[in-house]
Order: sequence, then C-alpha cells, then structure tokens
Amino acid sequence: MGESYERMADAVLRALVADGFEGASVRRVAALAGVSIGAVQHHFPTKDAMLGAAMDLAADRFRARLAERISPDMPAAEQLAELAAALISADDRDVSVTWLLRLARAAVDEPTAARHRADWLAVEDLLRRTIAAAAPALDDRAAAVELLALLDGLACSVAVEPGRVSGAYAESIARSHVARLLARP
Amino acid sequence: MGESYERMADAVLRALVADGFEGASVRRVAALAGVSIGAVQHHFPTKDAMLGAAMDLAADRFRARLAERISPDMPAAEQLAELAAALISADDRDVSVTWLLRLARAAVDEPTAARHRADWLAVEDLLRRTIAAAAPALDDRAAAVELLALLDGLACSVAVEPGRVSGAYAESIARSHVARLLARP
Amino acid sequence: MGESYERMADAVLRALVADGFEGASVRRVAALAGVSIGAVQHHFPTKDAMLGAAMDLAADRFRARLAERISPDMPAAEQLAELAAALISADDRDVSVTWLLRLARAAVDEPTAARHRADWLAVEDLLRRTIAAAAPALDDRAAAVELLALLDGLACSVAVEPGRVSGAYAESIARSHVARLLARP
Amino acid sequence: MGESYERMADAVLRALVADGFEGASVRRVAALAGVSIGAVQHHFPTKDAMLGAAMDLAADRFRARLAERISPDMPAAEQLAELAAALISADDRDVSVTWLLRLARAAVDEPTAARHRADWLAVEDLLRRTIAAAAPALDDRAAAVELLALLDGLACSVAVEPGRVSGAYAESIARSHVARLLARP
DNA sequence: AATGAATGAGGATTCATTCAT
DNA sequence: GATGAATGAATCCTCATTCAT
Repeated sequence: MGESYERMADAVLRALVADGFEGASVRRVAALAGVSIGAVQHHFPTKDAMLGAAMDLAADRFRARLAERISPDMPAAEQLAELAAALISADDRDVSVTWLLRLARAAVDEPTAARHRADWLAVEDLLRRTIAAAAPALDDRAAAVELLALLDGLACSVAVEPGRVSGAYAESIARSHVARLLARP
Repeated sequence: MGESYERMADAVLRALVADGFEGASVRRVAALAGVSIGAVQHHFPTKDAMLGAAMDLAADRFRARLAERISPDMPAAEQLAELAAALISADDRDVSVTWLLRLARAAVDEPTAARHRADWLAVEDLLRRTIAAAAPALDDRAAAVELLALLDGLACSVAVEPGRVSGAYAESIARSHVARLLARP
Repeated sequence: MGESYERMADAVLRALVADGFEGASVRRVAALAGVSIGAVQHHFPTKDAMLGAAMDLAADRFRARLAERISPDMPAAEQLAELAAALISADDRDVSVTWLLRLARAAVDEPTAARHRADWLAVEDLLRRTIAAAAPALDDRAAAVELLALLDGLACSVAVEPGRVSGAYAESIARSHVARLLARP
Repeated sequence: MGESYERMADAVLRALVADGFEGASVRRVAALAGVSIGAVQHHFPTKDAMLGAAMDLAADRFRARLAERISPDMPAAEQLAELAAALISADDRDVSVTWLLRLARAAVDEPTAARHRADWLAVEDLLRRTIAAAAPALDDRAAAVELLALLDGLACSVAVEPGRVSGAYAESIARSHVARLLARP
C-alpha cells in the first residue's frame, strides 16, 4: 500500500476520534499526516473513500486484537467470554469511538448502513455459533442478539461515560452475563 | 413560544434525522420549515441553540411517551418492564436517531458529553430505584448498568438494523431480560 | 433588481469578454465588481445562473440597440437593412463576443443550446416576416436562413478578425446583400 | 508519431466535442484514451500542446475531405461550389464543433486568434482566386468575404441548430448563393 | 515510453453569522 | 418579528504540472 498511505489513514482515524466527522476534513488530515492536500486526495479520491479507509483501518485493528485474544483451541465457553470482553473495546478508545461514529452515520447514510449491517450480521453469526457450541440447549439467536446489544451498549458507555461505567466494570458485567447465560437451565 | 418556533424546531429534528448533523444547516432548516433564513436565526441566535432546541424537543417527546406508559400505581416489576420497553424507542425513529446522533457527538464533543452524562446518570438512577423496589435482594447498581446498556444496544439495533432486529423482537428480548432479572435467586 | 446586482452582472460580462468562460470565475467576478465572493453567490446561487444573467444582460442591450434603430413606421426594405446592420453588432464588441461565446457553448452544452435555438428561431422568424413584407415574391424561408447565416458569419469575422473584415466593410456587404435580395426578379 | 499518439489526439478531439474546453482536461483525455495521465503528458508536455494537436488533427481531417472533393482539373465554377459545400463541414460534426470552439476562443485569446486569422486569410485567398478564375468581372474580395461569412454562419447553424438548418438545406443555400454569384451581370 | 506519487493553486459551492431595514 | 443583503472562511474536488522510478 505504501508508507504514506498508512500514515494518511492513521491521520484520518486520529482526526475522526478527536473531532468526529466534522473534524475529518481533507485539510486537517493532510496537516495531521504532514503531507499536502493533493497527496491525500491522490490516495483517497473522494471523502467517502477517505472515511472508508479509516473505518477499514479500525476494523483491521479490532480483528487483530481479537485474534490475539482468542484461539480455536479454547473451550467454547471461554471463547465466548473473551469475545464479549474484546467487543467492548474497553482498552482502545480509537476503535470504540470510530465504531460509534460509524454507527451513528449508519443511521442517516445508507451506504454506511449497508456496511454496518453486513459487519454486524457477521458478528451476530459468530456469537451464535460460539453460543451453540458452548450451550446447545439455548435459543442461540435470541441469546446472540441480546449479548451483542449488551456489548454494544457497554461499549458506548465506556467510550462516552467512563466515569459512570469504567472499562473494568463493563467487562465484569459482560462476563457475568455470559456466565449466567451458559448456566441457564 | 409561538407557532413558528415549534415548526422550526420540528424542522431541525427532521433535518437531523434525515441527514445527521451535516444536514442540519440553517439553510436547510429554513427551507424545511418554509421560512426565511433570518427567521430561523431570529429564534435560534446560534447554531448550537438550534441543535439544542431539537434535542430538547426529542427529549420532551420521549418523556411524554414515558408518561403515557407508566403510572406510579403500577407494581414496580411492571414499571420496570414498561420502562425498558419505552427506552428502546422502537416506535419513534425520530427520537432514537436523534438520541444516537447525540451519543456519537458526545464521544467527541465535551459539552455534548456533559449533557449526555447528566441525562444518563438520571436514567440509571431511575432504573436502580425501580429495580430496588421490585427486587430488593439484587445488586441494583450492576443490574441497572447492565439493563441500560442492553436497552441502548437494542435501540441502536432497531434504529440502524431493523432487518436484523425488529422493534418487536427487541422488546421481547428486553422483557425476557427483565423477567429473568427479577427471577434471580 | 438592486444596484449591486447590475454591477455584478456587468462584471460577469466584462470577465466573459476579457477571458471567455475560463476567466468568468466567481472569484474574478467578485473582484471585478468590487464585492465579496459571497455577495456574488447570494445573487447568483450557481455559476450557470451567473452566466445566464450575463447572457440576458447582453441580450437586453442588443434589443435596446435594435429598438433605437428600427421603428415600425419605416418601409419594410429599410427595416430589413437596419436589422441586418444591427445583427452584425459591429459597434459593440461586448455583445458580439458574448454572443459568440454562447454560440460555442451551445455546441457542447444542451441547456445553452436550447436557449440559443429559441432565440435564433425568433430572429429567423422576424427576418422572414420582414422579407415577406418587403418582397412578397421571394422564398422567404430560404432568404431568411441565408441572410441570418451571412450576418452570423460577418459578426464572427468582425469580432475575431477586424483586420480582415472591418465593421464598416461587413456592414456594406450586408447592405449589398439585402439590396440584391430585394432586387431579385 | 506512434499508435498511441493518434489514439490520444483522437481522445482529445472527442473530449473537446463532447464538453468543450472545460471537458478537455488531461485526466479525461487519459481516461478516454485508456492510458495513464503520465502517458498523455509524455506526448503532450503542456496542455496547450494537447489542444494544439487536436486542432491539427481536425485541420488534417478537413484538408483530407477537401482533397477528396476537389481536383485541379475541375472547372473553376464547379471547384467553387464544391469548396463551399466542403466548408460547411455538414457531415463531420467533430470538425465543425472543433472549429467553432477555436473560433470562440480566438475572440478572447490572442495566440488562438493569431492562428485563426492566418488560417482564414488563407481560406479567403483561396476563395478569391477561385472566384477570380470563375468570374473575372466580379469584385473578388467582396465576393470572397461574403461567401466565407455565409459558409461560416451556415456551419454554425448546422452544428448547433440542425433542427432549424439541416446539413442538406445549408448546402443547397450555399450552392444557390454560388450560382447567383457567378450569374451576376 | 510509461507510470504513479506528490504538489499547490484554483474551481464552485455551502456555511454560520452580522447588520440594516 | 421577520427579511434579505453581505461577508469571509471553510467545504470538497479538479486541475496542470513536476519528479523519481
């Protein structure tokens, strides 16, 4: 991809996390990356492409984090707990803020919504399969939807209100939820 | 307040829900409300005032909805279930989208964050008190935080991915969660 | 219309005549009119509107010129000769250059083409009626098309090659053509 | 010259005819020719060179057309009629539009004007000599200027208003004009 | 001969805001 | 209470051009 490409994508992410979509102007990104405006637009022909690259970068980082934590050799129950903890993204504000910004944009921008739907369908599916493996008797669909919604909500709380809900507290709640879920009769 | 004031505030809300903060320009609001630009700025001296009015309008509508559903005479358990159902805002996309937009903005804008924190602290408190009344043996803090996060997540899902999570499905999940919560040993 | 509106439209015309469409940028027009960029765009929301206003201004000036020269009391033959002389626009380079620029734009821009066609159909019609009045035996259609094409060509020559075809020479050619036309057996 | 050179020059012509000078950007030409931007600029170091190549190409095509139609063995009267018909360029919109674009540019750009003047002086001269050969008694200068202006005007009409003046109608008018010219007492 | 990165100026347009009416 | 003129900064984007490969 080239060195400066990544520096630019990272600059977009920083601008996004610092000031939201309003702050992610081509000018500011160029300044943050230390390149010319034209250079930014050479790599990202349109602003949507620029934002998309930032979203992809955040997704990549999130997936890398996930791969670090979870291995296929773990018991399914443990995998589920780790998955839950990872989805809160408590330790990486960049990822959680970017995700939240994309979520809000998805509510008012159809292309973003399409990508968000595809991603979240995949995450729901992953949760379902893991739940089914760990507790075959459950209604895996309902359990997955509930768990994913809970994790989304917790991620929002940690990102915006760390004073009310700390990352550690959110993680403990998520782990309790998973434990209770797998213990259901 | 005047008739045109409300028409303008409603226009802000519509612009916000249609296109997010980027679409809520003074121009567009004036066009949507069918008044001149100057008229909008006569009532909302600054853009922040304009957005604030929209947020207040959304909050008012949400509170009205809540008051319709819940009466102090209900049993606490029933109050909790109704509260949960209401917080999903499944039947009023305007409210849920506006709330989501404000949430995302709170992640990158401190004044917005301050107002959001105050509101959500109050909601958590309301949930805690209701939970404490309905099931005194529980850890009301943890239960309230978990429930609120779940409802936030469900509201997001319904607003952005109604195909994956319908309003009715979200409500059934919320009611099951409350039922399980109150049934804990 | 307002005083500054006319000053702006005139500035557009000057920019157009000085440098063609490439020179008629909003920036330059604002500078030429001595107003801010925003002021220009307050009156001309889009660049096409700006150019259209300039075209209209040129058309107005041309019509005023025409009205000065021709009165309904003149004999039809004299009217035709005056009309021909006026259509060369030999004495107003602004008008002839603007007309030529619009003609070229009409070749590659459909909206401009539509307006040009409507105008020239009307001019052809005026010529036909005048020819029919002055020399009823002629094929007025063919005579009008030929005369109009000749005048267009002469106007181009005078505007671009005054050294080869002076305004006076062009007018004498046009008058000879009209005289020969009306003398046809 | 190379194969790709011609493909590029042709792409410039197509871009020019499709959208005028504004559409003839290096980018668009590269896209139309299916080559890289750098490739275009390798052959045409500057944009003016690129436009010049397109003009030359159009001139070449026009000259080829002329050579097809006219031979030195024809009677002068016939040569004149064929010359007139060819100058309308009724059957090659690319040529007539390119010529019209250059004409308009000549009105506001001195270098273009210089080239246009040289070309048109040559054409006038050719017409004069042919007229002098066919009808020695005429004022060849005036006749040539009038004929050339008529043909220019007809070419414009056919290029921009084919609905009002078809190519065939323009040609018949031109031929009548020549016939009348040569029949003058 | 051809490519693509990089530049920086300039394009039109939208924006929130001020002010006089 | 309402209007519309005016401002100037900021928006994204396209442009022609240079340079290293």
